[in-house]
Amino acid sequence: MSNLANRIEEYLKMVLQQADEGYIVLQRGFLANFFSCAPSQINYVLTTRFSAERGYLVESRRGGGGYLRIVRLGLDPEGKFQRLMAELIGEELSPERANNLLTRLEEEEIFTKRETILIRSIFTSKVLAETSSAPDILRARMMKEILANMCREDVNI
Amino acid sequence: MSNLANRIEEYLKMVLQQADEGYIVLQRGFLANFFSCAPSQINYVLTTRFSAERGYLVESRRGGGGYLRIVRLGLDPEGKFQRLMAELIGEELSPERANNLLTRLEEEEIFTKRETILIRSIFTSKVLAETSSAPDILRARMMKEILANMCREDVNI
DNA sequence: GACATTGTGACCATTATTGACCTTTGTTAT
DNA sequence: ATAACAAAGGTCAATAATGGTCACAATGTC
Repeated sequence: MSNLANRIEEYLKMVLQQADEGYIVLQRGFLANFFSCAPSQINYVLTTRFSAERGYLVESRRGGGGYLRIVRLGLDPEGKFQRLMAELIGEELSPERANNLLTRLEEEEIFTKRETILIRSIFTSKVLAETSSAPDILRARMMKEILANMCREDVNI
Repeated sequence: MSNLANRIEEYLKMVLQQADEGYIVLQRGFLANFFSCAPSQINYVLTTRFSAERGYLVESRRGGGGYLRIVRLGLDPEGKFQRLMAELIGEELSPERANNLLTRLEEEEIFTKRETILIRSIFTSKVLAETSSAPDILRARMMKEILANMCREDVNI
């Protein structure tokens, strides 16, 4: 399980941890060199591991003095949570996107580890695919339903 | 009675014995090579010997850095889970029965309050009825999937 | 011989890695 | 100014590295 992509991911998250502004700025070339890999490998890691679903934003700039900026997006407490989630989920939710989302919700401590395992066990099993003709839609609706019922004052973690 | 499947089974259980996290992670290719057999033979062993009914859970990932993770399920004291799972095989689970079951499991502290709310929010919502042609069967299978996963030794309540 | 279990191989699906080629931005020589 | 060049980052398709499925062959069991 310790492939390059995972190691780069870990490294970036480690650096991000220690950054107190909530973001880091670095160069693709430096990273590629550091990990002795193709520069495009960095893009692969960014798109697969630092997506919006997982709670990250990546900005970049080309040319001389170019850079990558990786921003960790917190879930704001201003009550926009439900809307943000609804937007992120949409009408359909593939197993992969669901996974990303759950990874983030666990990291943000919206759900416990057990709860994410519980949800994943339903979402990723063959059960849905075998029983439903539109598993992605079902998944999206269930996820929204869960969030609506769990993120209330009377249901504390 | 020492055929290949049995030897692979024994080997895996032996390794699993010594793992104190309650699970092991390894590669299918490695195993197939180790036992000089077709890779698909490993899948055969996993499905016939490491099913949820027998107290195991298998997760996997494809692609570079792919792996198999075999999780040992702890047996709860009175084998409640096992009996429940057996009951739910090929069964249907109406909203009412699901409700009663969840109330009981919460009282017995198998699930937390939040967890039952979570499960109920999926089971009792209109989502299932609207999207599936056989909601009771779907409910039963989901419940079974959940129960199996909640026995994982690496996830404490 | 009939039936169940085990074993294999061909083909498929998913994830990771690389390299060739492209775009944008900055610097320098004229 | 501007043309050339240097110094970034971006895209995409090919390939490699995994694991999954399924039909069928081989072997056991009664």
